[in-house]
Amino acid sequence: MPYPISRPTMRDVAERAGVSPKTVSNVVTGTVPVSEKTRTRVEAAMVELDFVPNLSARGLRNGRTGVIGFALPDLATAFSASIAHSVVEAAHARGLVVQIEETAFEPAREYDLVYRARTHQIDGLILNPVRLEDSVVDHVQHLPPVVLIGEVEQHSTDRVFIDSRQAGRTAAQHLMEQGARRIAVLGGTTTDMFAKQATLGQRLQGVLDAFSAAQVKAAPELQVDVRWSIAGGADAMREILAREVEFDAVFAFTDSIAVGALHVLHDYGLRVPEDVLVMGFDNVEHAAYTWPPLTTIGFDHKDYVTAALDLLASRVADRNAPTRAVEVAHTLIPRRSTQGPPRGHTPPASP
Amino acid sequence: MPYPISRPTMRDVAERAGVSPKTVSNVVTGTVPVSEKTRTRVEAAMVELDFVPNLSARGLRNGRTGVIGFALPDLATAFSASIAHSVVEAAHARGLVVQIEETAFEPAREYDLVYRARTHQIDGLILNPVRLEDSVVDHVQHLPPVVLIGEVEQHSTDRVFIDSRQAGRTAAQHLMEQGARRIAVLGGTTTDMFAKQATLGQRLQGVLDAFSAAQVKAAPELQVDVRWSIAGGADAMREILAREVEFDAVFAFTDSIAVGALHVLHDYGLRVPEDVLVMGFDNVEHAAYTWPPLTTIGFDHKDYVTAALDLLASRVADRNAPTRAVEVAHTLIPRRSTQGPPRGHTPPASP
DNA sequence: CTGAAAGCGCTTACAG
DNA sequence: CTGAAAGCGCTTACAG
Repeated sequence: MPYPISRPTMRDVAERAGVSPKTVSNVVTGTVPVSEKTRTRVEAAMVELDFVPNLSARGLRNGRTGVIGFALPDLATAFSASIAHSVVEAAHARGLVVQIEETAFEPAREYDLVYRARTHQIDGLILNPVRLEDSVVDHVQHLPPVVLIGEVEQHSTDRVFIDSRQAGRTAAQHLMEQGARRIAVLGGTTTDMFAKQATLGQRLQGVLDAFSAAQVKAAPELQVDVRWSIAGGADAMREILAREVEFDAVFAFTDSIAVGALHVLHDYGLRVPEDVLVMGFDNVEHAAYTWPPLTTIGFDHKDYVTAALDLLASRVADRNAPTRAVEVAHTLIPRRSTQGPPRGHTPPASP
Repeated sequence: MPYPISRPTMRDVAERAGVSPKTVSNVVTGTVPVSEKTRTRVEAAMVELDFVPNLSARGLRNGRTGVIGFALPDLATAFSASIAHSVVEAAHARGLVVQIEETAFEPAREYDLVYRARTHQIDGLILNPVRLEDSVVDHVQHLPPVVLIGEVEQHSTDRVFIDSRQAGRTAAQHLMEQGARRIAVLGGTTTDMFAKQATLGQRLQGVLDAFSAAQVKAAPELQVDVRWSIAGGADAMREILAREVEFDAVFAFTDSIAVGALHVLHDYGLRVPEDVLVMGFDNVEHAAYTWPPLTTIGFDHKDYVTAALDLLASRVADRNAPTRAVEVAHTLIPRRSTQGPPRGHTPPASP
């Protein structure tokens, strides 16, 4: 059967059922009670005509589309994929669908997205922002309902976060308790810490907190910038090795980064955890299946996302309610990759 | 600045610029030329009022929303995430946005999606179908423009596929060339091969083809059903080990399954590739970073997705054009995990 | 190149 | 519980 050029409308259904369009609408939306007899007739007519409501028309009339947007830097990383999965599932459970956009770490694309939100194609937006300082949130006049995900220090918008600073501190403490003293940090350098990425900055700050508390000196030569992916983690690990510095542990700011680091350490002949401890962050499925299994900081992705959807729903319902920030608990998940004490890696003497 | 209850419309812009709404529309859509002077006045008015077009209204009028749907079983697996990433990027490049839905391997959810497509919220749908036999595609009267992704034997719908049977054959041949004779197949059993999942069935058929060609006897005790995830791969590998059968290679039908299998083999004390060869399928980023690096069947995810979007665009433009099926090339990517010959695993003698 | 009218398909007051 | 009217914001013929 060919796809029809024009689909039946409520008016067609109404004619066939011998009622007014309003009555069909009542049956479809279910907001106003309809007599059993009429409802049956209308439903029969809908089936016969294969009627499907036009949501553009409904959206135009209601100002709601039932679609929310989810914007994140890169859908392909394990953590992003896990969160996106949770968003889609949680939205589905609420009768919402999700439009996904990638910002590719470019503020301009983030801006586009917010702009699109304002075109009424979506009711609201969950935004995993690119950067702290120039987030679109501060630069758009009429913001649609937005919930931020991540450690953005931003008080004009609802947000969900984990305490990344505390988590960074917990991670570094754990590594030191296992005997590490020279921790390579794959996640960013001190200098650009606040300028670039809020999450990175906070995790690094937590690490430095732990160093201070343990009276361990921070070692800038063990900090390195990193792309947020497996390949990025591998590159960063190679960079550390190329510096020919001593280290006995690696703290990667995401599990994907840790996977890349693990690979390079194996390749280099360093054993984990006998020589070097390694830990990640996020507790993606994969972390339990690396070799050795990866210690990480975990938090409930479903809770995280549920909190975001709750905030968004509230914001859509009431634009003037006070802004809220919801913290989701995190916890250390110790696995074999940090079973110390590590022997440590001493670079070969320079020629 | 508070979010305004009602946003400015073209009419407001027209009034402010002293022109008709039609002229504003001409400026916005750019289809009809507008004099430089008028255009400037209109654009100024748009900026002053912070005008944003209402896409629901445009969609109602045009019958096009600029949104496409992408439906897949589970967004969180590495392969799905990679494909979804490519879909979003390729769509973005064409000025389209993507609504993502998960079918959770449930035909009912697949049906919902197609139904939603018909509500005109999306212009078309790229569908990675759950099953062969009861795909929604055969059960819906008025199908919206749909492109299938995957090895569905289905000729009434446009589709993009790789030759999974040939790929399965190539994989098994490669393992045998490396010296393997007893290949554990993590992907499905012969019995349900055609009943359940087209892709699985074809890959398995390819493996059987290779066995025949090499005059190697197929071993049903080495075939196992598997959930399409890392944990599923681990479970399947444990299942094979629990059967206490000999094997010298593992062919996992996705890289994620292979990652789970690798983990369990390590855990069991079997060395890859010295004792057992392992290979996967899909060539996700991760495959190059397992230990040892994972041999796999690769194909260009971007090409794959681009082909799907091209087909969808053609279908949206012409509902009556003949159906097309586009094959995307695949290739064996040999890495260390299959560097044979393998010693093989012989289970301990029963007590 | 610009304008006045009509309508896409739905739902919200307003009557009955 | 049901109906007739109006309008959400845009764009497509149709005139000028």
